[in-house]
Amino acid sequence: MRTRDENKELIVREKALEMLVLQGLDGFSMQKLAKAAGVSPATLYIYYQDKEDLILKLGIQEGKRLSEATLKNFSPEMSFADGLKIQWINRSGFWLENKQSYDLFELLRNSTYREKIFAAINVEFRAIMGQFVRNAIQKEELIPLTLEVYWSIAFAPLHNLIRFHNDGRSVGGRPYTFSEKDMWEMFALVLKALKP
Amino acid sequence: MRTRDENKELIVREKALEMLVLQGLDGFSMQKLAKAAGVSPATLYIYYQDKEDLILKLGIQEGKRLSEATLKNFSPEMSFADGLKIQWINRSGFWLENKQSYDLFELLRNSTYREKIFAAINVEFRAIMGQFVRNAIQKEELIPLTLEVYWSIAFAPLHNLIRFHNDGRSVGGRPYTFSEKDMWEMFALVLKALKP
DNA sequence: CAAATATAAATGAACGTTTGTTTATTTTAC
DNA sequence: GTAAAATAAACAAACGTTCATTTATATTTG
Repeated sequence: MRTRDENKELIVREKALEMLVLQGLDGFSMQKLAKAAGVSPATLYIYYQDKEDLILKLGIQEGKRLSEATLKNFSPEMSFADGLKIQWINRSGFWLENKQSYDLFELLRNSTYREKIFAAINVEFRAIMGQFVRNAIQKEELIPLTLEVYWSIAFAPLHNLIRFHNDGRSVGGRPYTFSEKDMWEMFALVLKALKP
Repeated sequence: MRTRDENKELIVREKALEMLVLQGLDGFSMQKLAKAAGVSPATLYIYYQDKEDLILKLGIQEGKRLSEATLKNFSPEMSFADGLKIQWINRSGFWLENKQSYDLFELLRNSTYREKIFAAINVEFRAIMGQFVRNAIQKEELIPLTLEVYWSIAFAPLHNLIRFHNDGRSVGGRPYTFSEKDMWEMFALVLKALKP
C-alpha cells in the first residue's frame, strides 16, 4: 500500500490558508489551490470530502490553535485582574504571531461558514471561560453586570487594537503599529472601568 | 427615448444586498442576481460597469448612509461625554435598524474589496471625527492617550455588543438580545475609564 | 531474501454547470 | 423616428467534482 505524503498534505493546508487570506472566499477555488500546491485537483478529494469540508477543517484547525494558545498559563480560579491580564497576553501574542489565522477567522466569521465553525469551537474552552467570569462575580472582583457587557469591555478594545495593527491603519486611515505600551495603557483603563 | 425603470434599479440593489448578506461573496453571482431581481443579466451591465463596480457601489452607498446617520445631531465642538453619547445613540440606532447594512460592512471589511471601500469613505467624516478627539484632548476632557487607544475603548465595546445582538448569541453561544439598559451601563463604564 | 500481490495514494483528463460578460435584437417612451 | 433601455442568447473561461488509470509501498508468498 502506498503511503500518504504528509508533506504534500501540509503544503495543501498552507497554500489554502494563504489563498483564502489573500484572495478571499470568492477568489478561492479547488483548481487554483491544486495548481498552487503542485497536486492534482483529484488529490484534494482524497484529503477532503469537498470544498466546504476543506475550508471548515482549516478553520477548525486554526480555532484549536487559538484556543490552546489562549488557555496557556490560565486558570478559571485566578483573580479577575490576573486572569484578564494573561488572556490579553495570550490573545495579543497569538494574533500578532499568526496574522493569517487572525485573518482567516475574521473571514469565516463573516461568511456562510460561521455557524458551522462556531459549532465546532471547543466546548471545554467555553466552559472554562464561563467559569472564570462566574468566579470573578462571586468573589466580588466584578461589579455585577451581564456577561455580555463585561466581555465587551474586557476584550473588545484589545481585539480592536489588534485589528488596527493587522489592518496597518486605524481611524481615518492613520497608519498604526501595535505596541505593548499602548496595550498596557489600555489594560489599565479597562481595569479601571471594571473594578468595583 | 425609453426611460430607465428606477424601480427596477432599486429591486436590483435590494436583491444584491440580500444575496450578499445571505449567501456571502462566494455565493453571489451576476446571473443569480439577475434571476432574483427578474431582470436580464445584460441589464445589470447597463447599471454597472462590472461585478466589482456593483459590489463597490453597494458598499459605498451603505457607507454613506452610515456616515450620515452617525453625524446626526453631532458636532465636533461638543463636550466629549455629550459627543460620545450621541455617537453611541446614532451608531447603535443605525446598526439595529439596518442589520443588512451592518452585515454587508462586516463582509466587505474582510474581503479583497476592503481597500477600495475604505478609500471611498467620506473624507469629511474622517475630518470631523479627528477634530472631535483633538478638541476633547485640548479641553482636558480626555487623558492624553493615542487616538487608537481612545477609539478602541470608546467604540469597540459598543460595536461588540451590537455584534452579539446581530449574531443572536454572545460568549460561549449564550443567546443575547440587545437592550438599552446594557448599552447605558456600558456607556457609564467607558466614561469612567476615559475621564481624567 | 526477492518476487508477487494487494491496495491506497496520486494523477491527468474530462464531466456537466456556472461564471462574468458581450452581442445582436427588440421594446418603449419621448 | 430616435435613442436609450432592456432583453434573450451566446461566449469562453473557470468552477467543483469524478473518472479511469498509474504509481508507490507494505505485506504476503515462495
